[in-house]
Amino acid sequence: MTGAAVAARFYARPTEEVARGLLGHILVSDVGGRRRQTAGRIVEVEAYTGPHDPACHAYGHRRTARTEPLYGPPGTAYVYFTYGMHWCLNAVTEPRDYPAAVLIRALEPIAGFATMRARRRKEPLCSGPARLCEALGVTGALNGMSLQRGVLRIVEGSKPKRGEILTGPRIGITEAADWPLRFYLKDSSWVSR
DNA sequence: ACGCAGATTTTCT
DNA sequence: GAAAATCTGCGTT
Repeated sequence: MTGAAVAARFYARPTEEVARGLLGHILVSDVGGRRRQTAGRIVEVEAYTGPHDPACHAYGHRRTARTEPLYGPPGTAYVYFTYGMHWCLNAVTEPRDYPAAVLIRALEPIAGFATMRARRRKEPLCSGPARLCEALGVTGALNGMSLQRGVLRIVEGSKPKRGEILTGPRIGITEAADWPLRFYLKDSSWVSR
């Protein structure tokens, strides 16, 4: 993958805009070495919009060791562990010290199929936040790292056409699940559920 | 096709 | 001690 990395200023905007804007871009992972590079086009995301969002980990400005990366610079990876066994990947948004992020929920696999299958041993490979992390080798070791350079990065992809982006309620949460902050590509067969 | 329970650990109450 | 931004396997329909 040789595309230009998405710049920090892209992430330093309202989280909902960043979420829509990430659709079509490419997530590239060099975990395990460049030889085992894996990559996928982002087709589904969710916005977690900050201290006022009951579903956001930083709701009410809960600044703890866990949520610290959310307060970091835009374009940082926030990787958290949940349900005792799963990792999930977010891109930190808004200016530094404003704790918000976009959860990457599904990818269309485009490179490194053999590596993905070896890691996952199951289909689908990248439809679901924990599944794509497993397929790309994303773990807590990447928490707090830049998404502009390094082993995990987001590079320019193809912009979806207007009308190709659908909106819906967020998944897997109880508080404010109905806020329409999930965005996905209309005709993608790679979105979760 | 659908529904339910288990896995398993971090974080906060 | 309970819940969590989930996924899987196994049961039943």
